[in-house]
Amino acid sequence: MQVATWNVNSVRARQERLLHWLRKNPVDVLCLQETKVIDNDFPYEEIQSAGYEALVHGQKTYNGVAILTRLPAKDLQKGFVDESADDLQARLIVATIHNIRMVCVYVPNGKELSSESFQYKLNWLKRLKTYLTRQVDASPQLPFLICGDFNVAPTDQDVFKPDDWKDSVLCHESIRDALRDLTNIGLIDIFRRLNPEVQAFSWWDYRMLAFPKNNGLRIDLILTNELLAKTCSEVKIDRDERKGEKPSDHVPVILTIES
DNA sequence: ATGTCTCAGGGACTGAGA
Repeated sequence: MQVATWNVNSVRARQERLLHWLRKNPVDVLCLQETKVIDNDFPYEEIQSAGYEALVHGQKTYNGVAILTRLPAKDLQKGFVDESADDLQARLIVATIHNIRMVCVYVPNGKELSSESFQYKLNWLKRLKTYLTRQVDASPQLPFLICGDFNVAPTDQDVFKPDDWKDSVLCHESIRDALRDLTNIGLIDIFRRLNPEVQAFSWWDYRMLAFPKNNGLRIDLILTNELLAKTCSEVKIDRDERKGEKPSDHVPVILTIES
């Protein structure tokens, strides 16, 4: 079984590339971020023609997440439903597929360290930790994964030029601490576990010729609980998807699970 | 060296967000 995650940077602007990618990579589940479309305008029919059901949680202009699946899904959840605080931004969708609880997230970018957006990002990760703790504690015997655009590069190994990025919202100690705090509940960065020595990136800025220079970061992650990690055999980052006409600035990350 | 891309509003370009 294969589960992938991809920040497509607009599902409508990327529709042809998305459908082409699915033909070439017929994964069982594809988690999408930054769909940038309200639910009524999601390209359901095109996705269905490709063999996938689309579970969507979108909003106008910004954010938006979706789970495309070939397999039946149950217990669908959109947003922090068990939280009392406002949750106006569409950044989280959850479903159980093939007996695996799957969470798809688009973590806030945070703009600048000194901005309110960065405080929102830190707070959002705290809320996510609370939410996940409940999910994981409620059913410790269930295979579990969370994937998506975390907007955090876990360590310097995940950054082409760590010194250039150390004070950025993607790499600052405070945000790495927040990510570690989250993973400490028992989640494993499965790419890193299976590829301890590899340097690979999932995002390159559109600006400043970042991709030709390979000035990238690994900020698109798949985290699993230990139960699921035991059955994971490979994680691949599809770097080639950044090439050619109209690429997303992020590329897909593909997890293979033995069953 | 903030150099690109996407969306929305409004009917060409600008601003926001990343």
